Amino acid sequence: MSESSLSRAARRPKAAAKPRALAARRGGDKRERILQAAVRVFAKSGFYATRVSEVAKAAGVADGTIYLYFRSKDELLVSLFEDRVERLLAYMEAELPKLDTGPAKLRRVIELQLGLLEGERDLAEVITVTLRQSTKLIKEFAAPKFVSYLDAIAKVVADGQAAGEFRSDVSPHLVARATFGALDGIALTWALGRAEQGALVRSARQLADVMLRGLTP
Amino acid sequence: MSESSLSRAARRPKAAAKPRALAARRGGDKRERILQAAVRVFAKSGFYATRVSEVAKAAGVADGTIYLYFRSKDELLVSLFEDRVERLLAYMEAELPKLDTGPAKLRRVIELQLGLLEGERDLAEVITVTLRQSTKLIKEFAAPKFVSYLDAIAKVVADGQAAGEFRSDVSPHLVARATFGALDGIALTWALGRAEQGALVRSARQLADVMLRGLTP
Amino acid sequence: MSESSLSRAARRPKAAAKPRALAARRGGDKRERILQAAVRVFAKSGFYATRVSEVAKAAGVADGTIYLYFRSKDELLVSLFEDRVERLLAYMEAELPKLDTGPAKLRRVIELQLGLLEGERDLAEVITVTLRQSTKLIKEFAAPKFVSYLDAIAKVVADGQAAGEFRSDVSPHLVARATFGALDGIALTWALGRAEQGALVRSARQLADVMLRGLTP
Amino acid sequence: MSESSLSRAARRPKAAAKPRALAARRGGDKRERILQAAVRVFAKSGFYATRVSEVAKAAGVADGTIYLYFRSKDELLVSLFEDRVERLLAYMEAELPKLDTGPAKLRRVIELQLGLLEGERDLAEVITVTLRQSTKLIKEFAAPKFVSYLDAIAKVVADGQAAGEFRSDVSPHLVARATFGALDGIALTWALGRAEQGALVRSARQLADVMLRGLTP
DNA sequence: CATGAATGAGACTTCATTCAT
DNA sequence: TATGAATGAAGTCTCATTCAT
Repeated sequence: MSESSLSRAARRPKAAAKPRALAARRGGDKRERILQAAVRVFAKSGFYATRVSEVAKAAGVADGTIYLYFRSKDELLVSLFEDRVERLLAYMEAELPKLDTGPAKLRRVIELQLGLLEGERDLAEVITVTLRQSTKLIKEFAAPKFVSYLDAIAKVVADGQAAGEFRSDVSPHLVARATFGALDGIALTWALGRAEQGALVRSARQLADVMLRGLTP
Repeated sequence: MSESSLSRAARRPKAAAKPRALAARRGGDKRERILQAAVRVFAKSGFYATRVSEVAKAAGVADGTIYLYFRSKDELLVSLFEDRVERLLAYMEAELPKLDTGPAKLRRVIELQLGLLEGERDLAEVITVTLRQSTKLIKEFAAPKFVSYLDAIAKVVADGQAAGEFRSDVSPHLVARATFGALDGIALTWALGRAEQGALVRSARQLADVMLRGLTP
Repeated sequence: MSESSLSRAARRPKAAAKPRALAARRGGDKRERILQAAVRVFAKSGFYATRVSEVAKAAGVADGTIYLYFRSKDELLVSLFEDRVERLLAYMEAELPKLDTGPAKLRRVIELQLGLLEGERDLAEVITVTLRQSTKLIKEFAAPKFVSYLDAIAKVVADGQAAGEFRSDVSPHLVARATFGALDGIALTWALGRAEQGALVRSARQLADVMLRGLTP
Repeated sequence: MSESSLSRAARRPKAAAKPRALAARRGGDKRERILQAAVRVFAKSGFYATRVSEVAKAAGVADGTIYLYFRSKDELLVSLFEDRVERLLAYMEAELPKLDTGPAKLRRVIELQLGLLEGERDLAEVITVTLRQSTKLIKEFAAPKFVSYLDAIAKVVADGQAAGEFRSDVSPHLVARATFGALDGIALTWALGRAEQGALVRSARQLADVMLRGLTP
């Protein structure tokens, strides 16, 4: 997966996003810098414990500047989530068809969510980190996008079942939810403990081995 | 697992729980009432969006009374988590030895975690959603208890491997984390969406089917 | 002046002091125990930083018991102040007439105020430091008693002036205030620093020397 | 004493004083406005009875603005004390050497502390008002500065003794403490009662007369 | 467009006081 | 009388948001 393929994903300035023209003109605009800074600090301290001023500092802008691009702190979180999930979805739509078998696709999904794909660790992190930060946000805004993501995984399973590659006596959506959860659980404990180099890679392979054998017809 | 069997689990007054004597004397003590109220309101609005006064109101006590039993709002959340995880642990320690094989035990673990939640949708939401809202809390306080729970699952796997019931090329701890995560993910989407009657039971069976086949030697 | 002579001074239960009968019957009653405990903790932490529960604990009674003897925390401080100043006044009224000259009386006043404190560092601190923490208290309640004390000193000066023993071009009340303040200032630094043995006695003599020469006609 | 001489005394932004640059740019900065407001309200109601919001209101700023310049209400008191005592010390160091005799210097000290020097009444007030407001503050923070002030007075006495202007059989430090206390006592009763115009001036003269005669060799 | 000092609503928490036992 | 668990009013402080520069 190339950097460009993800970067290509549109980031439509919603809401108060006035400086669009300039932003588009330049390569890395300020809105993106703020989003990237937000991922970092949200991941470290959580959404609620993070001050807007901390995001601003991490992004190298003034506090007030945040509000030129996002209506509120809440909207910053929602934008972050939607923006990243969109990229993930765009990536999956573009890359998964290139793989032939269901097992290969599922393996790629696992690698993707664990952030093992070079240069896109943030994308993975933001899902685990962001999704559960605000009950209200999840329920009102984020859930639909999240469901789209789960649906994309479920489709991989369903297609595999149709092709006779996966056992058919389990619900694709259940497998999707369980797979997402398993990856999330791995990332969580990994984040809580010491970040051993290569641990995630081994975990990804082992999980894939178990899941794929568990899904054999 | 019956509801009552879990309810039997003791709830020792920790921390700032001074009015213990009186509380114990009466049937339903105030600490438990506060905890139960907290589950309800945290589940509804999330930890951060919930005001201490709302918990107090829901528990039918004065605001200040909360602080006779919990040092702070943070500690209330941690206590809630620990208290409930303790019940799970106590139950597992009592019930798992009664089962003969690793697969049977793992199946029971899965049923247990989801079964407990089946009757307590609010608790599911608190554990899956709310707890992660506080990065600091989970890292500093909740994690130890949580790790104990994961360890208990990992032991089931390790014992099964030693007995030749499970494949030995995967880490017991990884399997524990993935299993917990998968269950958590299922509970998350269940909690976020409409709670279909019996859905969790079916999910548990299917997940167990997949995991156990995935773990066959 | 012996400790006992001051202790003899009556301590009439005012306000909410219901348990008077019993109190009088016994030697050291609960009201006095509370007052003595209050002196200790007020001296240590100051009036505002001291919790009523701390006074109760130091006195070995329950929180609520305080309110059987004093209407409020404020009244406890006022009672403390009045009680002790009353002792000073009672002693002065009894002892000063025994002395013949103004200078002798003034010297005794000085010895008295500092001498009392010599054995009661805590009381010194309460009077000098704590009382002024409550502007409202001193203005509304303590002041009258305090003025009585100053008046007693002023009378010594005025009588001395009438007898030609003191210069007459200074206000007796000013001298009274200045003398009290000087003693207070000495006690303040004494209370704040290390309590050197006998330091107050030496200070009393030197201050008397300066004041008396300053007042010679 | 000229306004400028005192104003020259630096007022370094300590602690949380972030908005310094802008503040300095403008003439009367906000930190000083808050300090001056604090003196007024602390003098009127005492430190503990004063609400932060009252200080803010008196200073014409929002409540939160206080915390841009002072870490806490406590620090506001400490800053106030230190700032003013520093000015007093700076003034004494600059002005006292210009006077020839010990008696003249002591007279000036008395005038200074009583706030009789035109335009600098605040400096005097803050000592009497602030010093005894918080036991903890006095003991931990204010005392050292306070001792410096007493030392400065003691030096006037000691120098006078060395020059044969004052009797040598009294401790300079005792005289310093007594003088401070006498002035404090005068200011206290003056503040408690009606503030008669010119009363302080007469008191200052009379006290100086008594003290200086008392100190003649 | 950008800044960051200022704002002020509102949260958590404390603690004097009460009252059922 | 005595107790101490419960109360709830009120204060300090935080921090998202605004707006003059």
